[in-house]
Amino acid sequence: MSRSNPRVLSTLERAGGFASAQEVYRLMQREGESIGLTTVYRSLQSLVNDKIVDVLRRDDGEAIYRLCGEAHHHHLVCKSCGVTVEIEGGAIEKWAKVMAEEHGFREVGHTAEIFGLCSKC
Amino acid sequence: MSRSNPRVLSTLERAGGFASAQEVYRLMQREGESIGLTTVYRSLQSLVNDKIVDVLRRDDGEAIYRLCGEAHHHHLVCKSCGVTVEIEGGAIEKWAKVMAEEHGFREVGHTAEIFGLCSKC
DNA sequence: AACGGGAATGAAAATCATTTTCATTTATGG
DNA sequence: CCATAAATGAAAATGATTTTCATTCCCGTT
Repeated sequence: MSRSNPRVLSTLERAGGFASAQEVYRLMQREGESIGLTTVYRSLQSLVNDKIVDVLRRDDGEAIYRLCGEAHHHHLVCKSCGVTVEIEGGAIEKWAKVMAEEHGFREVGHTAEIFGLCSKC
Repeated sequence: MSRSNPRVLSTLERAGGFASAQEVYRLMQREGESIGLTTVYRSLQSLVNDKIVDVLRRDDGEAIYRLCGEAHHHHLVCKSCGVTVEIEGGAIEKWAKVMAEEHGFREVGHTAEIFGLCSKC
C-alpha cells in the first residue's frame, strides 16, 4: 500500500470545493510542483480510504474529491454565460437529512445545483 | 440527430431496474439481436433527452439507465449497492425558486441527489 | 560509510467506457 | 424509381483511471 503525498492534500485544500484528480494534477503542475499523475491518483485513493476526503461523480462520470466536512455550499449557474453564484443550502441540508433518515440511510451526503438564466442573459 | 431504436428500450424494460449501456448491449447479443454498441449508446442518449429514461452513475463511474417514473423526483442512492429510492423534493423546489429569484435568475431548473449507505450496507 | 529491504514514485502501457468518424445501408416521400 | 435524409455499425479516437515495472528514496543495521 502507499500513503498519501501531503502536497496532494494541500493542493486539494487550496482548490476549495471539489476537484478531480486531473485538476489537482494540472494545478500542481501550474504551481511548479514536480509530481506524477499516478501519485495524485494513489494519494487521493488513500485519502478516500482514510475518510479524509469524499468522492463524488460529475455528470460526465469523472470522479471529484473534496475534504470531508469542509463547509459546503451549492451553486447557482447561468446556462448561458456560465456565471456562478455560491449559495447557502440550509433548507437542503435539512431535507437531505430527513429523507435519508426516513429511508434508513447513513453517512449521507448530497449534491444540488440550480441552473437558469442570469439577469444579464 | 437519431431516434431511439425501439429494441433498446424494450430490452431496458426487460432488464428491470438499472442497466448500463454495455449490459443492454450484451443482453441483446445474448438474445440473438443484431445491433451495434454505437446504436445502443445513441438510443440511450436519445431516451435520456426525451426524459424517458433516467441516468445515474455507479461507483465506478459507469452510467446506468432505467425507465423514468412520471413525476419530477429526486434520488436517494446507496453508494455501496446502488439501490435507489425516488423521493419527493417539495422543499427543494421551493428552495430553488427562492434562491433563483433572490439572484435574478429566470427559467431555472435544478438537480439534487442524496447518497449514503442504505440500511443493508 | 556501506548494505539491504521495503515503501514511494512516475513513465509508459494497458483497460475500459464512451464518443466520434465515416462509409454503407435503409427508409421514405416525391 | 430516384433522391435525399436518417439510421447503422465497424473501427478509430478520446479520456479517465489502473496497472506494470524499473528506479529512487528512506531508514535502521552492521
